[in-house]
Amino acid sequence: MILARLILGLLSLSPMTGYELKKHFDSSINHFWNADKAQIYRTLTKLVQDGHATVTVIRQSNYPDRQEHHITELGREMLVQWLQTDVTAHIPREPFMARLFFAAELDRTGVVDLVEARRVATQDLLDDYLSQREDIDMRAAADRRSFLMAATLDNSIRHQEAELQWLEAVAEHLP
Amino acid sequence: MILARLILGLLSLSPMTGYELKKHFDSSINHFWNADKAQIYRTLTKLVQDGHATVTVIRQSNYPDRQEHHITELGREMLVQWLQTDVTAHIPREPFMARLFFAAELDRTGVVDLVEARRVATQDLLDDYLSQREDIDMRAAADRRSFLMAATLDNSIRHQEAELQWLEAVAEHLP
DNA sequence: CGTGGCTAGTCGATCAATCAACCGAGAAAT
DNA sequence: ATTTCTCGGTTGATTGATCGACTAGCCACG
Repeated sequence: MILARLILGLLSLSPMTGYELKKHFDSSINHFWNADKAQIYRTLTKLVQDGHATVTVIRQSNYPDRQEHHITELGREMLVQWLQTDVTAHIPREPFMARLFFAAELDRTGVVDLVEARRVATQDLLDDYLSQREDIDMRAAADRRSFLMAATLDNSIRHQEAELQWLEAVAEHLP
Repeated sequence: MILARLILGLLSLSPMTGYELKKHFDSSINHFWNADKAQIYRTLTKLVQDGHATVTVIRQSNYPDRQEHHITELGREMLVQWLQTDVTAHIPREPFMARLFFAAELDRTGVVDLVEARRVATQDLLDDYLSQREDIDMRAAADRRSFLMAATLDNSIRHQEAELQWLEAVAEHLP
């Protein structure tokens, strides 16, 4: 459901092939959503079936045909409608917390290792996000669209920072 | 997969029925994982099939029979093994970020409303976590198991706090 | 001359999650 | 007297996500 909306959102910016959508997911969307290739193509099929998008096949000389997907008026309406529906609380699932919750089955060193491994993984993610952030800055602040896109990245950054601080506190006070 | 592990973790603390497992999920686990009733029962069936748990039926006078599930030695081994496997980065999916990313399709007021609704939802969650936190405190810090369980709750609290701060920043700088 | 990467997509299988309905009994509340 | 709550569990259907394999031509590198 949400994948369909994200795809509609991207198509609202510009017509695209499934392949290009996948690239966007892997670059700009990756900090809050990821999508499987197969799932993108299947969702595109459904969007076309539902009249939210149309396909235009474009021949290319040196590359395979492009199945360019365009958002329709109906699709645009659905997109705006979704944006306006109620915000419902959503508890993300955190596999690491699942582990830590039961980590007392390990000895102290085991727990320390777990926390340290998480710290490294978190720092890597944060570094990645920070370098993405550098590529946008400044010119972004002006128009609302760019501001919001940057803001979602800032959200991920703040969460990773909070995670790091929490990890330090855990490492420090672990009995 | 992770659900199976969480269930094993709970069973390692004490034998339980599916019904009781569901209650634990709804109370202590709810801040980082939630589980559907049907899924819990199906996973229990699989745990028994795989030899990670056993069932004992206990007759009761005024209540239905209890299908008490006990963790086996193999189950305990699987649990510890899982705790020791590599920590892999995991990007949680955030439906709200999905919306905000494309919220420029709305007018400014629309975006402000969206952010405000999120703020209310976040504050509610935070209040819930904080009241859960009050019920544990103090005596917890001592042994490692209680410490870790409290720590996962602290993690959720820190993330909600970070979310609130970010929301304030967004509301303040939104062009 | 071969290998690997980029473009662009398709198909099948499997699993996990979610929703909704249904069963039945006792106990407490109105 | 009747509804609602708690206990305890089951089934079916559907959707979404995930993984892997397969097709196929072009380009650049060594």
